[in-house]
Amino acid sequence: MRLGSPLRQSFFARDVLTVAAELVGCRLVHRLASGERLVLRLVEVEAYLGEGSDPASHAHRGPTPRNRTMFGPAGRLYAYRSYGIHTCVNVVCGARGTAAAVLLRAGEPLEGLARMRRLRGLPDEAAPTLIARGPGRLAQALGLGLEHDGQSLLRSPLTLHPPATRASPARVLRGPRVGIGRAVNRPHRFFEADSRWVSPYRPGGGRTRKS
DNA sequence: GGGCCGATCAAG
DNA sequence: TTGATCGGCCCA
Repeated sequence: MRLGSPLRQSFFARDVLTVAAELVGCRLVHRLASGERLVLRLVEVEAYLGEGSDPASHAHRGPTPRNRTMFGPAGRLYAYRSYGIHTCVNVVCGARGTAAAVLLRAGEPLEGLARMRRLRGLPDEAAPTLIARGPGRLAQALGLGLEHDGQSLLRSPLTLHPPATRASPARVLRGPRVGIGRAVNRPHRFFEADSRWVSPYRPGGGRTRKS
């Protein structure tokens, strides 16, 4: 598979909503130490505005030890632990210090599927839709953990590449974000229309409140 | 320090 | 529906 040049920092250092919309259809590549290449095509992302402007953002209340990568330059990976168990990954965007980021929520596996299944703990015959549909699954499938927090996405082993020029451009829809309690109604989630690779939409979060 | 709530996932 | 189980925040 041909990938072409990776996206550059100028791509990421723009308005986070613009970047998020354009990231749908891009390919995320992790080249493992073994030389093996894992490739996902992004089908679903969420934008989080920076400090002060987005109550749902980890950066909303300013820098902390966990979110400090968000306050650094654009084009780096922000990895955090979710619910004490899963790792989720973001791309830092915008001007340095704004702490905007795009959460990578789901992808279509393109290359290295056998390896991704192993990383996910799935049997060899598991459906490909189980590999990277959902942010925790996506990170696990690519072998990304907290140790990758702060890593650059501008060069190997971790890179993002524009959509293949041959392929028909993805039809990108926009809707509410998933799994958060605050500022749910902001349409900051971008996803490919009619895609089986997109994570299931759960309005206002997956956990139903007990009355 | 204690208690609660998440940008989640999978088993029952 | 629940449990796993961590960081951050709020309250004492």
